[in-house]
Amino acid sequence: MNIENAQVQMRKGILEFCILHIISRGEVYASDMLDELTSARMMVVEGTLYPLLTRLKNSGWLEYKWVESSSGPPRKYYVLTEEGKVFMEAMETTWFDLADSVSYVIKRTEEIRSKGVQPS
Amino acid sequence: MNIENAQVQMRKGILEFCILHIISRGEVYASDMLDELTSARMMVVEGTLYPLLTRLKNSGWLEYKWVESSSGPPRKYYVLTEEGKVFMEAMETTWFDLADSVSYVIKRTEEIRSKGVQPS
DNA sequence: GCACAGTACCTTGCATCACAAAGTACCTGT
DNA sequence: ACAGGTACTTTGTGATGCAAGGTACTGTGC
Repeated sequence: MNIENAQVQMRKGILEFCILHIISRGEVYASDMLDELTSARMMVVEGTLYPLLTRLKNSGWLEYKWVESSSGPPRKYYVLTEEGKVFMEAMETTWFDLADSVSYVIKRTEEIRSKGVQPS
Repeated sequence: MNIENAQVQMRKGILEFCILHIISRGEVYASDMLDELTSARMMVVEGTLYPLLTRLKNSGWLEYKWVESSSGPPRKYYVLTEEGKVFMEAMETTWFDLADSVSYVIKRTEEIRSKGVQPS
């Protein structure tokens, strides 16, 4: 695994969680999601986002409506379904559990390095 | 994606980072890594760990030596190579960048929910 | 010396997601 | 009618965590 690939691998599962979070704020279309991800310093392009949105829709977590735009083609606005909200909460728990585990591992390494205690 | 699968997907890339971290503390064999992951509440079995160790070895981040055991078969003790240390630091940066991005997304959602401001 | 339990390590096909990049379609302005 | 901008679509690829059955070594008891 080189570092670019590590970045790709680390995003698996987490990108979906972020998308669900962004949509949970209220109805939103794809371009705004991309802007918000850019603000979060998580570069994503449409070719990644649209298949993800399709997958989430197919799983029942999202639904969308077409809205005419005043300046271009019509847009799909997405919202979470009730199941989607439940699923997002479950993913949030999963995310925090994982982040806690990683924090624990990092902290333990720092303790071991700073105290010179025997590695476990 | 159901939630079990989400957990699997979220571990992609991150499990490797944790393993590198654990090995960075000093020479260690597989069973101790599993124990440390269990302490971190990250359940992993040998069928997952050994292929990962092999991949890391093949990428040049790890090396190992066989050590006789006083109570069972010989054991492979792993250490990071110099390249492995560099790679682990790069992965740590990647992890923190990703965690920061996720924190940002979560925080923004909470702000929007608590203030009732217009979703982006 | 052999059988068995415990321990250590190995293997391989599968499921799944992020990705890339080329594609189609609609709307507006000229 | 056409070009540019915007929105959405598609599909094969690469890579990792996983499961679960496998092999091999050591110590113990008979």
